[in-house]
Amino acid sequence: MQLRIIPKSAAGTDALRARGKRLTRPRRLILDLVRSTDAHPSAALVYREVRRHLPRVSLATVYRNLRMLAAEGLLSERADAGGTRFDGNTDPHDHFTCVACGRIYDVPPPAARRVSPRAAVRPGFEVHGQRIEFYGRCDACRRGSTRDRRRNYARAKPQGH
Amino acid sequence: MQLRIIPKSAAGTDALRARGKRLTRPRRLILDLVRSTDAHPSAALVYREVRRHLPRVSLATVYRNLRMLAAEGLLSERADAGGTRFDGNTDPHDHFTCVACGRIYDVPPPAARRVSPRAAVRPGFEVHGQRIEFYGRCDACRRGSTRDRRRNYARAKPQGH
DNA sequence: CTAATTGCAAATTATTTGCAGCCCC
DNA sequence: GGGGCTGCAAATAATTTGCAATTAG
Repeated sequence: MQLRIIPKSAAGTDALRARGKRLTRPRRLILDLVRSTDAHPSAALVYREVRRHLPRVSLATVYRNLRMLAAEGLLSERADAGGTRFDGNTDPHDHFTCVACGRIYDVPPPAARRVSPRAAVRPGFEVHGQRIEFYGRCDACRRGSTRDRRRNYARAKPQGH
Repeated sequence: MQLRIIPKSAAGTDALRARGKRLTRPRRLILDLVRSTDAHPSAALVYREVRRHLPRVSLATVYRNLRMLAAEGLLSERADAGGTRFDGNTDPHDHFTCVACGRIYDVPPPAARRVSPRAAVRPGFEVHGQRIEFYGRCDACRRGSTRDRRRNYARAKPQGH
């Protein structure tokens, strides 16, 4: 697995061009923003950030680009209570969702996993990949040292047991 | 109207009463329906089924009850592209999502997992539970022997890599 | 009885789409 | 220069809420 110190928008840019996609200002900015954070932002949050640099960009453009960039494999999407969140880290990795504040943290996958993807989930099933979802309380919430920041990312209910 | 005799509804019923919750007809039916299937139905699907027995029930009631039953731990919720789905199986288990048809299958957890919940996800983090999400093609789709049934449950995009 | 629950309709929130004009390659 | 992109506004889709009437215990 490679480290995530990617010169922001460089990588992927070519992949887009090859596909006949243009590299517009809003598009580049959206890609850079999502890639530069580990906060798994919602479309609305990306929108707010984008507008700090390009105030005329519309929410529709943000949605269109996020959707397209995910389809091209430059980002990934995560369905979450309260809306879709986007992840600039496309390497296989797991997540930890804090049931108190709703934040989602990345968790590097154990070295072992790649070697043993539980092969026969069910007979005849073809497993392309897997991901572990952990849930619990993050360090900050455990100490009660932080306020609920769910507002930033929409309420993130726990995803079940 | 006809009351099916459903053994499963017994459990949990008391838990509700203890909490001062009433056991209304719509409520009992909703609980039974979700518990009697492994299709991880959406609120809309539950609604359609409920109305086959109680035609006057409103969608709002279905939502209110699903939400409440999940909060009481009698069901669990799963955020999914296109909307929340509900799962009557509250035992720890994993899921397999077919990227072709969107169906979600239950996968029993390996015996080993309970013993080694990857403890230190991050320092200071308190892990309450975990769940593996597999994705790939199910047997039916692999053989091309079935049609896309996503209509039944809303489009279920893969959840990222 | 009487508080919890419901049906209905209207309100919110998340996301998508149609279209005329703009701007990358 | 021309087709992909964009902004805007209006359209959908998913979910929630206010409230008077209903009903379980």
